Amino acid sequence: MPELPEVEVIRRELEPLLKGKVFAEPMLQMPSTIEYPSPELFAASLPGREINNLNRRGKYLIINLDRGILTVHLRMTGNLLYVDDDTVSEERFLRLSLPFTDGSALHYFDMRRFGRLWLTETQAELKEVVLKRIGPDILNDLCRDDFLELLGKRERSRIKALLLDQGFAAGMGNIYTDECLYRSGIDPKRRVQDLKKEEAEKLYQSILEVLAEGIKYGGTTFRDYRNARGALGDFQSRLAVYGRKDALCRCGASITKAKVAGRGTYYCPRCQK
DNA sequence: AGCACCACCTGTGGGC
DNA sequence: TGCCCACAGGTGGTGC
Repeated sequence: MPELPEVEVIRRELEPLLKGKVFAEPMLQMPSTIEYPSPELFAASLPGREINNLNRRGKYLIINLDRGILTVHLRMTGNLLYVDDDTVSEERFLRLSLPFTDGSALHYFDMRRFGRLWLTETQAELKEVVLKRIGPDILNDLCRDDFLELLGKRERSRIKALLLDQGFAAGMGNIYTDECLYRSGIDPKRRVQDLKKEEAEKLYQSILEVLAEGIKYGGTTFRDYRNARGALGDFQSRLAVYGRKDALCRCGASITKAKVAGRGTYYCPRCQK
């Protein structure tokens, strides 16, 4: 579900709400949601830790504590909801309750149960255990020349597969990748080695623009995404291609759906070459 | 290196 | 109406 913009929206909302909060006793409705360390150790060691600030790397939400780091990945259908008073109105799909000492709480919901949390003690452990194969954040840690240089090392990849590869750069998912390729006029099946320099530059610009717009409009709610207060995103109404099979592109051609990099892929066969 | 395929889960929507 | 199958915003493992 959530790609970089959705996680960033959640981060921006949660940071002022969570700063200074101290964790109380967690409730692990579904212990396997805790990836690291063991659910028992997680539950025993979280209480008493205080939240300093929130970061993000790609689709990972990184909650820095006074001691250690709590990391969350929402995968397909995870939702992180903040409530002022720890009452659960909806029990369905509730996987974790993380109450704070002041009576507020963070609730983790996840229909498909793919999402995971990690509690690590140091930055080195975070990198080793959680972010081992994660590349630089495509929005914050990659300038245009870095992007072009990294592209040069992956010449034989299909451009769509590469953008989805979190080890190349972190943050792009299926929706925003299709939107970026549309805006830069690039067929998702193209190989990196066949891109002209101007096309690669246009792609980089499109990525920054689309991600910024996604954040500005509160993310994309295609189905399940909710922000940290339970509200829907608004970017779905501005999508040019994703989910719009058979709709007309502004050039007059029909948006086409195909399988590229193993994923449903939407593009305009006339505008994207 | 790159890719196809499967697995992990639950729900939904389209086709028949 | 109802059943079945494909597919869904993500990622990790395997094997070619």
